[in-house]
Amino acid sequence: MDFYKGEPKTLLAVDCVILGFNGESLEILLVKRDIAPERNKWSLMGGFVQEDESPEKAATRVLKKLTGLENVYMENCGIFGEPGREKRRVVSITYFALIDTKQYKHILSEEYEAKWFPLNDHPKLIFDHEDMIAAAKHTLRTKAALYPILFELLPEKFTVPQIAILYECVYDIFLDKRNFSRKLLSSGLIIKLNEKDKENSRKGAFFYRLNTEIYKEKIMSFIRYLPSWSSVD
Amino acid sequence: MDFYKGEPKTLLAVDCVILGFNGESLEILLVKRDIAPERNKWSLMGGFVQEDESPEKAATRVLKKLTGLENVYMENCGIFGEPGREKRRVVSITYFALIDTKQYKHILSEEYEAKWFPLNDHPKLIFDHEDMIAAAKHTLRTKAALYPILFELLPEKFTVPQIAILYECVYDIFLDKRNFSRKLLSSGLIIKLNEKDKENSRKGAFFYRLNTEIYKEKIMSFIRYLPSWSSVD
DNA sequence: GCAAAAGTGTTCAGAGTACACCCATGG
DNA sequence: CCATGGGTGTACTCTGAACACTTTTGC
Repeated sequence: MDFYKGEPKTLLAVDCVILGFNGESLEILLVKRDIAPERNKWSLMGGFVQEDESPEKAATRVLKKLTGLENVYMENCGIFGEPGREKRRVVSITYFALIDTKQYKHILSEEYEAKWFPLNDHPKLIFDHEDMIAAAKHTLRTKAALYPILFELLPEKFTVPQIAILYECVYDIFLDKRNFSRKLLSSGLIIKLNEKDKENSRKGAFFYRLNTEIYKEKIMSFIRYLPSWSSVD
Repeated sequence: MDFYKGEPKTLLAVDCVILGFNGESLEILLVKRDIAPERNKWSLMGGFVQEDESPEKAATRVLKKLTGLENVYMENCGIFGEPGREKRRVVSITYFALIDTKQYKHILSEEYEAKWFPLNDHPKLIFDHEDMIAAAKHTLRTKAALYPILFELLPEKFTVPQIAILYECVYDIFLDKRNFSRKLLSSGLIIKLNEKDKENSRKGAFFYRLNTEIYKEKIMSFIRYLPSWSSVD
């Protein structure tokens, strides 16, 4: 009855690429390691998968421990298991999490030394954590091209110019806000509120909220099925 | 120096969803298990990650052991690690592989009892292997919507009608072959040969081969960056 | 009033779609 | 010579991109 005897067992870790959006640019949440090796250096938040949990659950637990947040959008974006990648044999499963920075700031657990950094200008990280971030960026871009997941980075009430800036950050492109606005509205994905955001402009932009019905529909199914090879950039 | 002492270690496995295309429909390669538990039942080909290899390398090794093939397109499509998913605690990393059935048939290792089944009509599988197949299908669809990876399923010489049928299978749709053909040709992705496939029609369709330059370019970079929410199906 | 950002209207090119029609071939 | 599938031509629709222009507000 002792199946698979003799097969090697491995330390299994999870690491979280925690991304936020401050209205202007993307940010990443890093922690100062409190254990050896590489103690006191900046790294992604991570932890080990326990006997009684799946890797996904481990990632959720780790994220909650750091931020206090639950029900956060999270997705696997890579597996790092080259034999020599840490001082000791560890296979790490990497997840990226999308969180609304505003919601986060008040809940942060004081147990860790954690800090937001600009995604494009953060301290050197330990091991292969830079590669993990690269993987997260890549997966985020791919996924967000097919599903409207970037809304996970925004507060409940948001404006169209905010989303446009977010897309500009993620894809490093320039968008015509006027056309973007029309396109987004015509999708039915967002609902206009009777309130304006007066903080970021004189005229003020209307707040919107997600149409969760349509959001769920679209987050589960493809936007387009077929490739357009001819329209390559 | 003995870092991470006390953290639990886990059995780490890989399972391969091996997909092929026979010209009419998608097929999956299954094996009859030769070890307990669930001996003699059909399952995905799998194996355990060894001390000196990454999960990816383990999957490559396992695939080669079964099919004799190397340099096969392979990609992670899920992680299955619920505590109760096998008789014993095992976290499985799942990969899907795209192979050209024709190339395979002559190389098959006789060591295993393996058989191709229609992807939509195969025997019940052990554990959560059905979920793994579902994950593979999903990842394949997502990926193939952005990158031309389906060519990995075709032989070196192929015809346009063949590709069209392949896309129809993967997405379960009907395509206008005439428009599909034009669109594909205009991409520059394939190169016409001076030879026709006379086996599948009277008139015969021209063979093409991949333009590997353009293929590599397109497989590495997005086809489209921005979503079109409005054109939802 | 003016500057600045939000948002609407309008135009135009080109991609996607539908389908008529021609081509090549084996029986 | 006709049935079959391969492939081209063509007309129409509609999206996406460009951009002039109007609206709203704070100073």
